[in-house]
Parts: sequence; C-alpha cells; structure tokens
Amino acid sequence: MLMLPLKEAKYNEAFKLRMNIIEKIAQHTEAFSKSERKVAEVILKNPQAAIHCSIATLAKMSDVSEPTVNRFCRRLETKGFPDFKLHLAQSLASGTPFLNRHVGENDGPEEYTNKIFESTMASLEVARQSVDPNAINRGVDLLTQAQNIYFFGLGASASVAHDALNKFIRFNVPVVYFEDILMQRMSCMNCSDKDVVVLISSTGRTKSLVEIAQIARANDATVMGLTSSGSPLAKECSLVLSLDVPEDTDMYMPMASRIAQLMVIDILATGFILRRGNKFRENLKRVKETLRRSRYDKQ
Amino acid sequence: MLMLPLKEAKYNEAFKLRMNIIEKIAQHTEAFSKSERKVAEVILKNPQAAIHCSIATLAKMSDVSEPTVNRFCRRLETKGFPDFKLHLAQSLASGTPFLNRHVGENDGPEEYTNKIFESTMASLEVARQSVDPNAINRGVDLLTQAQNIYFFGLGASASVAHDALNKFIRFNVPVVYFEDILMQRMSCMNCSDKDVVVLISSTGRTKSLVEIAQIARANDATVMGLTSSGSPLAKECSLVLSLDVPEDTDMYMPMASRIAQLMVIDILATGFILRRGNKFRENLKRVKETLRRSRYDKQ
DNA sequence: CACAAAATGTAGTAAAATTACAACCAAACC
DNA sequence: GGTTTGGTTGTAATTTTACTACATTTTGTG
Repeated sequence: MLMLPLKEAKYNEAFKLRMNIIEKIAQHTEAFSKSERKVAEVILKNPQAAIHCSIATLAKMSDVSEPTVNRFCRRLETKGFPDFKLHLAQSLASGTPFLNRHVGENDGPEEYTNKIFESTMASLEVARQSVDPNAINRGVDLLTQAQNIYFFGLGASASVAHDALNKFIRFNVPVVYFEDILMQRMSCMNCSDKDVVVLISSTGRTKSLVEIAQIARANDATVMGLTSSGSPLAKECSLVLSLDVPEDTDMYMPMASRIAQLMVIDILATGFILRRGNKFRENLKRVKETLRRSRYDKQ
Repeated sequence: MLMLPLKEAKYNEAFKLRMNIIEKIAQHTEAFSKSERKVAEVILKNPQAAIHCSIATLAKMSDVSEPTVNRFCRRLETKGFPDFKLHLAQSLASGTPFLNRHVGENDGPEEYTNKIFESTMASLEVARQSVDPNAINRGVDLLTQAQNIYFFGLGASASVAHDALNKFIRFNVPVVYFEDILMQRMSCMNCSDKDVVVLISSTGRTKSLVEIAQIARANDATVMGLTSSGSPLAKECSLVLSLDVPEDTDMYMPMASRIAQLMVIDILATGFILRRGNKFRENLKRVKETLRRSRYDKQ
C-alpha cells in the first residue's frame, strides 16, 4: 500500500470533499448502466432543476424507475437521493470557489491576485481542519501559566514570532523575542521551568531551532512547537501545535503556511484573553488607548 | 440618506452577493420566536451537521417540535425543510460559512478556533474584493524598477514589513527594513528618486510613519502605502494599495487586517517574480537551496 | 383576572425514499 | 439451441420523512 505523506493526504481529502459531483457524474459515465446513464443525462442537462425534484419526478423525467435513480445516487458514493441532492446543490453553489489554481506565467494582475487569494483561502480551510482544539487548549493552559514567554522563529517564521510578540506583549506577561540566533540561545540559557518557549518553524527541520529546543528543555522550560508533526523539532517539544498546510511549491516561498501560523497565534492569543476573563479585557483596552497618542486623530 | 463608512458598505455588499442563508439566520434572529431561536442556535453551531439531519432529529436537538422547525424554515422564505437544507448546503458549499461570528466569553477551544478561522476567511473574502489589480500592477511596476526597496511598519504592521523583507530579500534587490523609528528615519534620509519606500499601516494614522513618508518624498523617492484609503498616510503616498478589511473590534488587536496585508505582500512578490520572467525563477530556487544547509534532511 | 393573540406541540395524513423481491435480459456454457 | 449465471431493471410493500389541522399552552393587554 502506498503511503502518502500526511500533508498530501489531508490535502486531497479536504478537496475530495468538495470535489464537484457534477464532474464526477460526467467522468463516471462509463461505469453507469444504461438506465443510470439516462438519469445522468437528465441531471447534467439541467442540474439546477434536478435539485428541486423528488425522486419520483426525476425518475419520470429520465424514464426509469425510482429505485434506479436511487441506485444511481449510491453509485456516486452518496447515502441516497436526498444526500445526492445536497451534494449537487453544493456543487452548483457559487461555481467552484476554493479551487487551488496555480499562478501561471502569463497571468495578469487580476488573475494572479485572485488566484493567490483563492489558494490561500483553500489552504486555510485545510489548515483549519488540521488544527487540534485540544492541543490549542493545552497551549493556552501553558501560556497563561507561564512566567515568561519566548517566541523564536527564523526566516519566514521570524515574522510570525515577531507578530506573536506584538500580540502577547499586550498582556501582562514578560515576552522575549529575538531574531538573532545567538541572542535566542543566550536568552534561553537562563530560562526556568516556569517559562514557555514557543518555537515556530514550518518545516521543523531548522537546525538552530532544534538546538534551542534542546537548550530550553535542559533548563526544564516547556517547549511548544508550532511546526509540522513528526519533524525533528516536533520531537523535542512538550507540546506540538501541528499544522498541515498544502504549500504552493511553485513559488519557492512560504506563503500559506505562514498565514496559517499567524492564525494559530491569533487563536492562542484569543484563548489567552478568554482564560484571563473580562477584567483583563479592560487592560487590553487601556493598551490600545495608549497607542492613540502616537496617532493622528480620526478625521 | 444614511452614509455608511466605506468599510461597512463593502462588507455588507460582499455578504449580499452570496445570498447566504446562514447570514440571514444570524441577522433575522430578532424576528424569530423563542423556539425558533433555539433552532437557529443549533443550526449556527454546526451547520455542516444540520444538513444531514432529518427534521425529526433537528427538532430533538433543538428541543422543539417538528412543526416548529418547519415554521422556522418557512420564515426564512424557503418552501419547507428540504428546501431549506438545499439553501443551507449551498451556503456551506464554499467550505466556510462566511459568517462573521464573534468570539464569545463562554466559547470553548473548538468554538473560538473555528470562529477565528471563519471570521478571518470572511474578512479575506472582503479584502479580496477591495483589492485593485491595477494598483497592484502599478506597485509591481515600481518595485521591479526600484534600486532599493524599503519596508517600514510599526506595531502589528512591523511584522508585516518584516515578512516583506523576508520575501524580497530573495530577489536581487537591496532591501532595507528597520523596526526602530530613528533607523527608519535615518535610512530614509539618504534615499533617492530611484528608491521605493513601502509603508505599512492599517489605520494610516501613525504619526511617525507619516513623517517618514514626508521625508522620503522630500528625497524624491516613490512612496507606496499599504494602508486604508483616505488616511493621512495615504495622502502622502505616490501609490496607495488600499485594503478595506472589517476588523474584529472585540479583541482590541489587529488580526484580519494584518493577514490581508500579508496577502498583498505575497501578491506583490508574485507579480515581481512573474515580471522578472523564468530565468529569475531559477535564481529563487538557488536561494532556497542555500537554506538547505541550515536544515536537517528530510527523513 | 379574563380575554385575545400568538406561539408551540400532538396526532394524524400525505408524500417521499428505500427495501425486498421478482421479472427480465444478455452473455457464457453445456 | 436451451440452460444457467450475473447483472440490470421494475413492482409493490415498507419505512422514513415532512407536512397539516387542530388542540393546548403561553404571552401580553385591558
């Protein structure tokens, strides 16, 4: 049996779910029996009408019996006629929205803009399904109890760590963030068992980050990894918040994965606020107010 | 006639386009009776599950009688329960119910995780519609012709600028990035008419960034603003890439806006690559290869 | 507190979908 | 050429599902 890497497995699964049933009918046409093909024809001719039909009317329109229609539905891996209609309705809705169309060389600005939005959103949808709320909850637990929180990342993930700093600095916890690997190491040397070190890396194979994880653990700190499951970094972590994001490899740049990471940061920050309760929210409001002085007034 | 601010106008428009029945339920909530509201709650909580329910199970889940569910469906201008399910299925077709549900105090990890994903994706959809491909194209023009590119942002936008650095440093252009406002100023002092200064700020009302814009323009540099249209910063820019993102104000933190900004950076980078052609892509591949040495091998 | 109006539920009915089974058809084999 | 076998289709009964009419309860008002 062929083993797909997890990433691809999840990716395909998510897309299969919304794979257009109309396409499926069109492709599957050979596998149908004669009568079933009649049904297929009628549906393809006017799918919009089909979703408002009862099994009886559709049978009459196709000039077959009702059970034949039912068998037709089942052959398409649906639970039955009503379920089939649901799938059909979804296929019909708003075209094919989250299609992972890749940017092509001859695309104009409008095209690549839309494609990037679409494929990023598709990736986020996949990411969302791969996020484990229990792990999130555990992560929030750890963060709320931390004495100091460290955020480290390198390369593309550095900006994610940077963003995390920006969020958590608003809470009343000391936050540490460095871009420089030496500074990361040094600050980690002094961490304690009450500290949480959050390490961010899509691949989880960045050597110096793995080393940081080891140093932090040697000091009994809690190491939380925002990385892909099963990676060398993941193995060094007390808690892994894994994300399986289909990366657009055409571009040679991290794009969707990084945005998914940011979303996890947002989610952790939100969990943090919720855990701290309402009084704490007032605190945040004050932080925001403080910023006003550095700004021009509205209007 | 009441004039809504642009933000909200676009926001609403985007939702009207997809005649989302989920949105309709959420808004219509006042017009429902007590029992009907119970049904609404159950459906909104897990619309994906609802479409696979019979009227009986949904009634039981909502703790109301079957006819109440039926009346609920009719109130939403559907022909009955099956028709309602069809509409619901279509609304869900895009994968995300594009509903901007706000995180509530009593939400558990699963709930707030989903809500944040959903509302961010909803915001991205709105952002996507507000992006002007012509402006993007003009931006790519400027960036490809620049001798030096500067990326500056403060607060939450600092990490966006940071990310932009990470992307554009891979191309063969000198990129400047500082977090420190004094360094930003100083580096800007020496810029020339061949340079492009990209300033990032959601609000466009950060004083020191506006000043940077003025300094850059005094040196004849091109100032590109990733900010909201009509803001003080926008007024100082040669080109504004505006984004209208409905911000989740509950949280007192920039969330969706920042992600939308990142997407614009991705889009600009992509445009940049496309403009430079295929040979240039080889270049990128090399940059990526270089990173390998700092990583553990796969498997 | 009584009354009307609205909301909700109960029970019966109609419709729709599914199942079990029988008839049919076509190809393979004796 | 008839018979058997596998698959396809339809008929009729069964079950599930949705809807309707009406009774009951709740809510608001004078």
